Amino acid sequence: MKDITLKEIATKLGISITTVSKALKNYPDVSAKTKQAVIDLAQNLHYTPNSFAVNLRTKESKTIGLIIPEVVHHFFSNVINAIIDEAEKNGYLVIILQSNESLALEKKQVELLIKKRVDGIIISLSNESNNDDHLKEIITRNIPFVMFDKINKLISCSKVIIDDQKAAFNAIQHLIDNNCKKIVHIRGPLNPQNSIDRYIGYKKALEKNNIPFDTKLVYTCETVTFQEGVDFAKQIIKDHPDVDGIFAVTDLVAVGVLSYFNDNNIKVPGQVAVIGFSNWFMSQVLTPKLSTIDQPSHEMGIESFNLLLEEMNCHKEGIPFKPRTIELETNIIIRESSIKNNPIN
Amino acid sequence: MKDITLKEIATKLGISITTVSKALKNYPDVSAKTKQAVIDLAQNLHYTPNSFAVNLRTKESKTIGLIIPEVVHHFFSNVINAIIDEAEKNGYLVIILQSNESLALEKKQVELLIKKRVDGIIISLSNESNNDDHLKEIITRNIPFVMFDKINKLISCSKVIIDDQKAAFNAIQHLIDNNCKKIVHIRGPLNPQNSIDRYIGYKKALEKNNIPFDTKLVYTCETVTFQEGVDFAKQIIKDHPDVDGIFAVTDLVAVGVLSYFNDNNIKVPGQVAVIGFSNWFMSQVLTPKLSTIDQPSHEMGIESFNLLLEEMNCHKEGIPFKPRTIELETNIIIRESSIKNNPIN
DNA sequence: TTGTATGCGTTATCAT
DNA sequence: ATGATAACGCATACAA
Repeated sequence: MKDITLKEIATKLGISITTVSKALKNYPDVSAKTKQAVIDLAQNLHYTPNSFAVNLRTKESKTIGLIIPEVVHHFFSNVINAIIDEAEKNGYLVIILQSNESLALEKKQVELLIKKRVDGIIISLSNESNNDDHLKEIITRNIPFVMFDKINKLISCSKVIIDDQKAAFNAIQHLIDNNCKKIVHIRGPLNPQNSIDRYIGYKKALEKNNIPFDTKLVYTCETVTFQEGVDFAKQIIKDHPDVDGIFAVTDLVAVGVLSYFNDNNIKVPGQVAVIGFSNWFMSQVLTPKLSTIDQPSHEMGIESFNLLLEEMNCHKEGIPFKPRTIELETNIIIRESSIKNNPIN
Repeated sequence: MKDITLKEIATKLGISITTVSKALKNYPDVSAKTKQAVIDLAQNLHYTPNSFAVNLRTKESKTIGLIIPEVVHHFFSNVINAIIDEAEKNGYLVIILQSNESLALEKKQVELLIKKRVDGIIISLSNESNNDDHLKEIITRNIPFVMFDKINKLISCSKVIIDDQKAAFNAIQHLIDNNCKKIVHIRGPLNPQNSIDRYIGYKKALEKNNIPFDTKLVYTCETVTFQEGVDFAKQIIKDHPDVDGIFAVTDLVAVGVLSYFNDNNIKVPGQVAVIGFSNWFMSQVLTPKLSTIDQPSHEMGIESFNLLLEEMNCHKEGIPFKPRTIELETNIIIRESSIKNNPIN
């Protein structure tokens, strides 16, 4: 099946390429019957504009790039879902790339997208990301750019975030309200802003309740995996047999903790209350059901794309765009794993 | 930051565009020093070929399209992960689109990818997909095309699948070996080949063991969701109080069943043994841990891309390509939910 | 209302 | 070894 071009249609109709082009784009300066003839023939021949040529002419690809740490992740896959759909509604396609939590890969992916000349880039940083060069490059090249969730405060671009400090504070306050006296925090890696903020929220809540902060009660994830949760659970019980509350940086790790405790007959919440972060789907089907913080992943995706879209539109029109930061609300979801005064325990 | 073109480099060096182009592509007929001068300047200026122009000239975009029912799905996100990485290794980027299990959307997504002129398409069909036109269109246009997991037998293209019949047969045989006499099958929707095959496997296993097949013991999913599992569990217990085994078409549904049983004090596996399909991550952290069939999602992604790559290469060279079907092995994963003679029950 | 001419940036053919 | 020229398919300023 040969590709149909404007030229073919023009030749077949005995008119110029220009007129065909104008007719198809519904320009006002084409006579009604010419327009109709062109449209009819184009339809007959299943004409499709050659997007490569259109890209070259218009200098836009109607494609955006999305870089996330990994697809197989409840939170990120939800964001992806939202971004893809929202982009499509607005005529954009999405190229997805993973950094696998590696800075080197993240840099490579940024480079690939720049070379690809996507119209805009949305990114959630990897845990290793402590170097700005590749991000600055995006700014320098004047490519519309949005960061979400795992952001870099120092880069001037639009951002979509939550108040991690406040959310973590609420989680800890909830544990304290449920009679937890010795609360361990399994924190995220040292670099990411959100794991820093959750850690600060933990400290602030202790302080507010006059509970002395103890660095020995803080464990730091490297891989942020289920297995790490299992391993930390074991270690924590060994180090602090009297621990009565655990706040994990994310549900996946909390699930590891729960799994170890279940397998070793340590009662949750009876002996130790547990709360996670992010509200992964599985949290609601575990035994006991895991308390957590709900993060509006879908909304985050939608807002991220729309911020990018706004910037892409300004970019096209040559209008200056002022980056904005959108902060979305979180909700604490109290289930079974954190309620000490629950009669069933 | 202005875009650097071949022309700029040529002008700055006082040579022709042609020579610059050749030098950068390491053609043999350029003098060593000219070549070096060009390469140096290009590097200095951060020259990047304009991919739009390259696409137009070469008629390929080094981009493939991937259509799946939904991203937020343990199996599919694993396949996506593999395809993205494998594609990148081979110099391809991936545009991802979701059909949301809707035939209409699936058709639209295929159309979008064709218009985008991707170099190839990988698809896993939606549950509604019973119409071939859009798939035939891909074949007609001679676009390299691979289907995986949820395929259409009637379309002649490369496929990557598992033996759903055999896997389901094994699951049922396992239940029977564990003293299940009255086994319910919660099957998938009527269209998809894999839900048909799992259903056939169920029937064959019963037959082999001289257990009469009873249509009343078959429940058919529409949405294939957690909630549907919950609802069916309730209905099943009401319809058949003496049910002692359940085989669900996929883990998500099995988890719904488990959740209902847990909440209503119906013992698994004591009263009812349960087995799922696909080995979702959460299955191993539930109480009781869910038995299931492991599907090689990662391998499936890799094989799918490589089949596509092979076809794309043939396509480029003008060599005819003969579609192949790759069948991957599955494993039955026996955990707690299906072992009736387990001493702890 | 229609058409001519030009350029987007690259690649490839064919002279020189 | 180097370069002039055309072509990929489309969009648009400008001329007729």
